Amino acid sequence: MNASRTARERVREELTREITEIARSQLATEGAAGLSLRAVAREMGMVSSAIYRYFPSRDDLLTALIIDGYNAIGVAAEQADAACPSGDYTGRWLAVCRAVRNWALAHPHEYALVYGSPVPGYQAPQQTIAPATRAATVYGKIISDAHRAGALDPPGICPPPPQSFGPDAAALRASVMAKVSDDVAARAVAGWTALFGMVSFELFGQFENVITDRDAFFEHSMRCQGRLTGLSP
Amino acid sequence: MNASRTARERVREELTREITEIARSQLATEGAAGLSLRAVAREMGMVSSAIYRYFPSRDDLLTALIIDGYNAIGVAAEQADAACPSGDYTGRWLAVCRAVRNWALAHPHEYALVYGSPVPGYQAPQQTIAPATRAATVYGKIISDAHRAGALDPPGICPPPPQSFGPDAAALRASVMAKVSDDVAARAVAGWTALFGMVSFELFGQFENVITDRDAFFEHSMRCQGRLTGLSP
DNA sequence: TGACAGCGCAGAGCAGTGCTCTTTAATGGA
DNA sequence: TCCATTAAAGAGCACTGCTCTGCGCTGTCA
Repeated sequence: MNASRTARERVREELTREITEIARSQLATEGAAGLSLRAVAREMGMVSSAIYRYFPSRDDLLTALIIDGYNAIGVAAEQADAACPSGDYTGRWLAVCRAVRNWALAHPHEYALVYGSPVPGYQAPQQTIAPATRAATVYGKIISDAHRAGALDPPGICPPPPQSFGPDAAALRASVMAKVSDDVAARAVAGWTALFGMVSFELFGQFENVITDRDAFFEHSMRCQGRLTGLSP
Repeated sequence: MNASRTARERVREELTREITEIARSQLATEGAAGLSLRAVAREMGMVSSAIYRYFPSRDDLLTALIIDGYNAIGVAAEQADAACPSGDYTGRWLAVCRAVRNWALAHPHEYALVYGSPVPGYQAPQQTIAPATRAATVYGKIISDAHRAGALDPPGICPPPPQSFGPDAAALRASVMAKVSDDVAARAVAGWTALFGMVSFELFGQFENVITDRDAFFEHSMRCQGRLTGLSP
């Protein structure tokens, strides 16, 4: 009875996987709002109502795609980090930044779904929060590794972080950036947001007629941000 | 004959304005993808096809809203800047940053439409590029004012900007940031993107469970960025 | 082996969308 | 006053997400 149950479960998983794959390819070509349950069903040779056996609503399908997106960015970051010598903190950090950008350029619609404006009417469920931290975890670990090795030297140009950031910094230390000071934690978060600000601006057309060589500009800006966070040049 | 023509034109303008207003209020409550031409028509007591006399398509309505959004942010930035003593460059700069954030918090859906992921299938026309620079112009003028007054002292922690940024910097000098060095221009653009990265992260839920006192954190981060650009603390 | 419950799928249908086309009404100039 | 231009209405097309009902297959237990 367990065997049969898993047989059913297996076919179910297979179909679920196929649905998300077709949905992802549609997302890649049409964008999030162009994703149509009926079109997915058509492409699978099913009738639209059958999809609802697997995803109770369109939003649930989107949620699955968002989770996939977070994981894909996380994997990209992890691989980029792993490919660097572990003592080269600046190199690892830059590699992660580049990995995020390259993934975004390769999957613009998925990036938009994950880091762009939330799809209207759609509320990101708690489910997405865990995978969201995956890439940030890589980022944080590099900072914390650099700190532990004494390789972190944040230039004294920032005012001290606000008192109210204390508990947040403690939470960050407990999860992704061990033993780092409040000041460094604040700079790191700011650097993380600056990374995504840069990627979003490039992807969403804000650099049109402003920046031509975006590879080089990104590289330069990230080096600045890294330096601000305390990484060596 | 001119008078009558303008009478017709006037009623036309009035209705066009009313359509965009209702559309904007719908945008504010439903979000971009929830904006429905038919709903706008209903609210005006018209039939849906009549709207097409004023806006050839839904995308054209969105374009009008985007232009309005850019202008609104521009106005907010201009007013914030004007309210500061002109010699207080850091104060002016911070005021503009705050103005952008406050406008975004007050008009999240409009912000998402303008600076979030482009609506699927929608291509921002050239029309939107001019209003887009309005807020950036304020920002650039502060930097250039500070530079002219000798109040800009960028800390030497950044590598020099890439050669390929030269022409872009020249274009920026010609338009929004007179006489500023390539290095400062690059830092300023990066600061501008960091500002929007921060606002987007906050607005799109990326700070959930990470940053609690977002006012204070924003303030601190922007002070860091300003310092990095060369403004005095 | 046969009855039964659960599951997956098909199909029809509802309410909504953007957009087009044709027809009707109003407006304002000659 | 006539008549062309413009606005509005209404019907209709193709599409969407989603629901509900009914049918057939599958695996289970007596």
